[in-house]
Amino acid sequence: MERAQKAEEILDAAERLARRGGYGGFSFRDLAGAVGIKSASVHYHFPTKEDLGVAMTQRYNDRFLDSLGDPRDSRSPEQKRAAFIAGFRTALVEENLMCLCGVLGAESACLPEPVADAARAFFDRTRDWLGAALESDPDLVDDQAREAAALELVARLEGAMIMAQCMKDVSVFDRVTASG
Amino acid sequence: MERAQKAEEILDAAERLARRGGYGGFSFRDLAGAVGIKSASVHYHFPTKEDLGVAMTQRYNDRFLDSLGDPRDSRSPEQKRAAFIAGFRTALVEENLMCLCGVLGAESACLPEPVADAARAFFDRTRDWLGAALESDPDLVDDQAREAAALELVARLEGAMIMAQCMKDVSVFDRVTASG
DNA sequence: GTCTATAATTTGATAGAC
DNA sequence: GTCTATCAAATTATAGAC
Repeated sequence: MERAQKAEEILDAAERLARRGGYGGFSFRDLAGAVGIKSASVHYHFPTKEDLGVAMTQRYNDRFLDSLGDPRDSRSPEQKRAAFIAGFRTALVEENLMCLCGVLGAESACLPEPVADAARAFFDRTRDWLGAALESDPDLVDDQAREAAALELVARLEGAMIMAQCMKDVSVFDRVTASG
Repeated sequence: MERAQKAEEILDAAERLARRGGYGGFSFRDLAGAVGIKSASVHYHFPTKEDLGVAMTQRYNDRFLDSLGDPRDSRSPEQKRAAFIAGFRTALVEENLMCLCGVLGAESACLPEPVADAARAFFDRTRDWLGAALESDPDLVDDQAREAAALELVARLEGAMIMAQCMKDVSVFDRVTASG
């Protein structure tokens, strides 16, 4: 199911804006201006904002998970954990971009249900990825302990991003994640 | 400088809505309806939305910090840490309310500067409170280690709230914070 | 303090021509 | 696919009466 390239450009613009200002942080006119068309034309690609929000979030989730690689490959659990953290850190320091689903999650009570569902899927999937990645960690042989560690790491990273951006101090992210 | 009671009611309504949907999650009409006046009258109490946002956030910060008590009183560091965690948990499970500054922090890049500054002050103040509260922790005698532990706990709690709300599963908060 | 009335702008969305 | 034109609704905000 490949999407037209114009649709991808629209999602690029939407994601960039949403990762700073949330679901209400972008308008059809914003997106139209960013890709050089009129706002009415954006509706051709995505009939409603809800459609666009779902597509944007699912694409973000797929891309992020894909970038992590196979959680059961030959890397050590420390390497996988570091790769996971780096995925967030790079976006933060190089583009000043938050985790899309962290931002959406914060306002999920007021999002259209399908968009909130897509954001929830991000956390389900990242928890599962980390859970699998940590299977080879000798300190986390217990299933429940391993899932708790996975949840804890995701929560810590999401909070660290928010605080670092809000406090305008990237070192906050590093200090929070220093413990691994 | 005590505020008129009507102004307090307006801030109550704004805070409740903002803690679910962020700064864009409430309008002057919403607030007017909640307190039984017209939207134009809200401007009498708070000339602009930015004024209202700043007042709302500062009041939230003061109340939250106040509820924590003296960080250097006779309680044990474990008790203080537990009180800190409970402050977040109670709001989450009993009212389904997020931390106001967690939500604002997530969208801080798109907030009016004075509002973003007020949100930042929350993190400065909570970090300082926790830093002082943990002074009596024998495992955290080093200043830098203690501040790192404080930052880490705040980040973990903010992330835990967001994930718990988004995943519609309060137990996520408890599992993330179980490690103390 | 609160109201009515209204302004100026923005928003998501649709109809129909090309 | 993109455009023009337009809509209905919502938003923040102001002026002035009571």
